[in-house]
Amino acid sequence: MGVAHMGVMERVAPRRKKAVALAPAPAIEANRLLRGDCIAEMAKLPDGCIDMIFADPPYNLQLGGDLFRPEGGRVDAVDNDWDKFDTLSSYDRFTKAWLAQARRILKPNGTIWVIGSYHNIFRVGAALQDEGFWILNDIIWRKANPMPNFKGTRFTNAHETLIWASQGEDAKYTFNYKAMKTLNDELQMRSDWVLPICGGQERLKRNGTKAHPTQKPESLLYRVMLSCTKPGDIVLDPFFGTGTTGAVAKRLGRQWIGIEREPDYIEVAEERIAEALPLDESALAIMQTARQQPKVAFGTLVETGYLQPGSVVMDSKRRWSATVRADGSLAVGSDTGSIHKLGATLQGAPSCNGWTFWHIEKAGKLHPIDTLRQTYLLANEP
Amino acid sequence: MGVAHMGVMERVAPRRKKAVALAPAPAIEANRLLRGDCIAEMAKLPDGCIDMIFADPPYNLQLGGDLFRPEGGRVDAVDNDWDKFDTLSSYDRFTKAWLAQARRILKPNGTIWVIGSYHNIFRVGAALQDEGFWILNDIIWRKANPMPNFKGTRFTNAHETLIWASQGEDAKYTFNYKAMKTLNDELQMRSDWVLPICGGQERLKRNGTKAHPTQKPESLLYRVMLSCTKPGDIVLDPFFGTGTTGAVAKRLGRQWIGIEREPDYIEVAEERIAEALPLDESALAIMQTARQQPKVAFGTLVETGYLQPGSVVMDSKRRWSATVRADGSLAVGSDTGSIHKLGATLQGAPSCNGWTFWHIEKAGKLHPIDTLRQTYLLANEP
DNA sequence: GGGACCTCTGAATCCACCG
DNA sequence: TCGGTGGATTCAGAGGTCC
Repeated sequence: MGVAHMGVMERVAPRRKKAVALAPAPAIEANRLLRGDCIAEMAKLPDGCIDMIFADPPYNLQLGGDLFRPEGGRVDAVDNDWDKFDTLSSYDRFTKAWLAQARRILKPNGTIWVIGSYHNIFRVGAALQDEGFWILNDIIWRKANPMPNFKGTRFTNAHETLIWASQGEDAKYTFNYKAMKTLNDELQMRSDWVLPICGGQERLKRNGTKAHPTQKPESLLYRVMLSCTKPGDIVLDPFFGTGTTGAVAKRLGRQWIGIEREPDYIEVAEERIAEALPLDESALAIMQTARQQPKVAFGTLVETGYLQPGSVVMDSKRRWSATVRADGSLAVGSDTGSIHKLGATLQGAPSCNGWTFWHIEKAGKLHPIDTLRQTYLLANEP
Repeated sequence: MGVAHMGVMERVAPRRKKAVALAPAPAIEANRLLRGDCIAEMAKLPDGCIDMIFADPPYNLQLGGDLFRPEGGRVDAVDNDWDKFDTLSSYDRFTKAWLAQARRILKPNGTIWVIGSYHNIFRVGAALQDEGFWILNDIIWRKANPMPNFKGTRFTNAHETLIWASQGEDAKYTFNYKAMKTLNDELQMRSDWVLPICGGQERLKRNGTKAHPTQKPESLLYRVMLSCTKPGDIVLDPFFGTGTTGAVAKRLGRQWIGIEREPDYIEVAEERIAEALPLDESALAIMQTARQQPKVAFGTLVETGYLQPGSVVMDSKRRWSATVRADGSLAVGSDTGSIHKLGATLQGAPSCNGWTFWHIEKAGKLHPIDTLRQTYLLANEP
């Protein structure tokens, strides 16, 4: 918020975009899967031959022992060897090494995407900047259906972060602005994307169990690829896994190169991509328009000052009055709870819609608290 | 997604939480504003005296030249001198220096929050980990009404990132789980928070223009503080600016210390905090988790006659019936044990909550024995 | 066939206290 | 410090079964 820190650095001079001098890109063979270590395989590719890189590196989750759900089931966690690093600095060395190769083979006007969680994304982002990449956006994948926090110890980890970066500040990267706006009901596409996790029919199985522990949804790759590539562009994925990037590239008319080391994943990926068909337009529309209706929690009205903690609310017949508390709970005597729960308790009912049950008094008249929610939505809708 | 990378490290052994040995926290004078450089001022504070730190460090925005709106009006962007750093590494040195002080003055079980954008948050996050902080969550503040991207060259930058971290993996930090759940309409609070930006009446002005370029909304600080502090805790903000942290702390009955160097901001902050009204104690109460409530042993219910020795309890599907014994243990055939142990044994589960597993029959209906405990608690409240 | 109900699962750094 | 034990803890979506 403030300026209470040490020495001010000298002012940076205003910059102008310069065109990057473009050598003709070398022709390479695309639409194929390279078997092996991603750093070694990238090293075999010529300079500046790739239009876009999508990378989903190991997250280095550092999980402890088993975790059990409240009903007793065990969480099937990521415990693969490929996600284990002994120290942060060994993870950093790995990151720096693959990013250096990625930068070399990416065209001057190409862009790179990397996805991660709080375990690794800060290290990856810093390494990207250190390598000279220029961050264009960080994108939040807000999961519609994340796994809950079973023990009630933290906030539900409900998102992952993607970083989108160009080779440098002056690069003339591709951004299909209009396509993104169209996909978003004629509003600018924002930096937060709500998409479901990969499950159901889309989740690839082998012998009845998931083929890969961290398969990404095609809808995510679809939006990434549509935003920053043109038909025919070459997309490289150095951590190919079960080939989501390749499948989406094929369906969108992009070329692809995947690098993968694990034979099991390779087998699944090859079958999958062979079966992928170009999408028709109706299918495209379905993948994209997951417009969310705005939900407002009662607590938000308290946080944002639409209703002060300490205010009094009552039912329409003034049989009960309750005090609003700081966390959005209500209190009547020693009874406390959310607007819905307390309303139900007082009436002896199994459930209660607190929005219509509780009222505030204004100029002697009672108004359901739902009117406050409407006011909030009017002022804060995008 | 895949495994195409270098050497696999050896498996890390499961960890257990260890209690942190607590020296008594030194008493310090709170509810005051320290004028000066944040690193120098933090250096004057004793070790382990702060419960929570909220930091909004300068963003290193690297804005090149002026940014213009399509219709010609100049955008009032962040272009103050203090926001310019000549290189990434000088920003890193600055970050490391203030984080080291922050870590020293924070109590062993205290937590720190840092907010930033993609320009600086990756460097800050990596520095936090390097200093030994343990990241608990990254939180996305999804702005309900962000500034659009006027040029249509990128995704609308519609969020900022906060990192919440403890002093280490084993720290016993405060997390008001139930209060957060209540605030979010009885669903676990997620890592993505939708809150409006600071504007309208809340936005502080001086001479008709913004008093501070990056004033944060009080609703954001409200949720932060409610989630991880207790009334009376000391909250420090090393980049105090116009004092949002102080105003919310005062309102929520927390103590505060602000550090700020810029006289203009200090003046605005002091006025603002003087005017802030503290909530009264009843409004400050929040929903407590079961863990925080007084415990009742099952044996107590037997001793006090809420349940007779010899009564029969069963699970919800009547698969097992057990007899209550005089010492509060249960018996099924030759199997005996506590309500929890026996429930786990019978199901072959690693653990079991006997309070919700076992039921008593009343008028043909089954009720979990937890309802007996609730009855007992109501009758025997202090 | 449809609705009610049950089961399973997803990149997870997931307990606290006492002896 | 370690080990044992009491007992607290979950959301959305997909898919199956049963009536």
